[in-house]
Amino acid sequence: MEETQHTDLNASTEAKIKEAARRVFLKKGYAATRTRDIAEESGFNLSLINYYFRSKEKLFDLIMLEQIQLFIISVMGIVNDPLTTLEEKITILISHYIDMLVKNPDLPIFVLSEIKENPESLVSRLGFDSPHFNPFIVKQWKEKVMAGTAPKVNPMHLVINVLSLTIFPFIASPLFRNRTGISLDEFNKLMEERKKLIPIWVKGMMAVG
Amino acid sequence: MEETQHTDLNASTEAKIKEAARRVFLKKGYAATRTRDIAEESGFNLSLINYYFRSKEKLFDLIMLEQIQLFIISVMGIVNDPLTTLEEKITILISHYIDMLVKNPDLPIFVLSEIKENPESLVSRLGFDSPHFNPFIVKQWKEKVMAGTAPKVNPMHLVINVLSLTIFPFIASPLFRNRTGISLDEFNKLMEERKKLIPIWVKGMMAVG
DNA sequence: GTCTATATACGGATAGAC
DNA sequence: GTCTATCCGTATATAGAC
Repeated sequence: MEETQHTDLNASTEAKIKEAARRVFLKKGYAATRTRDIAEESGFNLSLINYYFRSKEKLFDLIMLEQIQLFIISVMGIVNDPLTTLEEKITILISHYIDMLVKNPDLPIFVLSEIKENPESLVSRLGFDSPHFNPFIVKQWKEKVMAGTAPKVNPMHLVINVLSLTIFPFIASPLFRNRTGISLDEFNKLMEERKKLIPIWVKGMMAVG
Repeated sequence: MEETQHTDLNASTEAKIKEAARRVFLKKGYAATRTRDIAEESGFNLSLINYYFRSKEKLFDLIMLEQIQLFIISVMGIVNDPLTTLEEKITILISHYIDMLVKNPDLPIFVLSEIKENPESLVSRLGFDSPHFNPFIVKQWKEKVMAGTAPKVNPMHLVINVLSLTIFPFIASPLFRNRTGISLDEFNKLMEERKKLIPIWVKGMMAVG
């Protein structure tokens, strides 16, 4: 280790700037953030951004990449666990997502907006394009199909439904809270309830179709 | 009528620029679009944008407002129809949304991104903050509650679920299609299936909780 | 490493010819 | 109404002092 590298309060300047940039980019998106905003948020001078990261774009790419990788890695452990059943995995995944989203409510719209603008550039570097991406959960699903106990609807619908029911509320949260007048705390309480409800609902969906 | 005003191919320059702006804004968002992009997309000169609309911001506000109003008006007819039951309304709403989203897949992420950045400015002008906003569907719901036939889960969950299952697939479409490799046609066919499936699923959810 | 000052480019907007 | 040329503020990036 060439420098003192912490991630806590007395982190390096580089780390502090990166963290400040993460907050601003996630809040405003790439185009709407000015390097000045990042400088201000970090408490350091404008020029240090270029000193450490060369350019706004490189800094952004770095953050986006880290953000997505973090996300993927955390999910990998769950979908690859040979000790849990398929149903358990789904329940755990939902709970895990909701915890993460309560902490990072801006993440989904950030990632999905930026991917829409940049259709190819980043998704390709995600790492689960590789032929090795064949997690245990896929095996378990195939077994269900072989045993004839899989649902009759196109399984894509079920994947879409789990993600929709889990992620969308956070994307619509600003509009939703504005309309209903409920507080952030009340909203988060609703999301907490959904940890139990979504798995039940999804189980019900499997019987349909 | 002071000028010839069409909305078809030989529309006025003003209308053409507005339509070009709509396309570009919806695709890239406010911050990432340059007035030069709009000029190019419209086939007209840069200065005409300011000639007709004074500024980029005014043009954007106009489009955003029209977009949202269009959306609300189209929904009002459905939720205020005294001739349909509550269940029918939900089914019709879902079908209506999906049709609209197939035609304007960029709309949800556009509206939700811009609202997130601009928490108050526009939502307040929406028009359904008024005390007159008490559509027939609310009455029907209240009757259900009085009769004791309403579901036991917090009804907010059901509203969230309908919107999630309907809208989210379109938001995630770029990522989803990229990952699965399915074409836009196949995707739209999936969404067509959901017109029938979502009402069934939602009905099932009401029994839970 | 961190700051101040500055170069350079870009984007929104306007003046003025036609 | 539509174009060309241009102005001017702002944002990124760098040079150079400390």
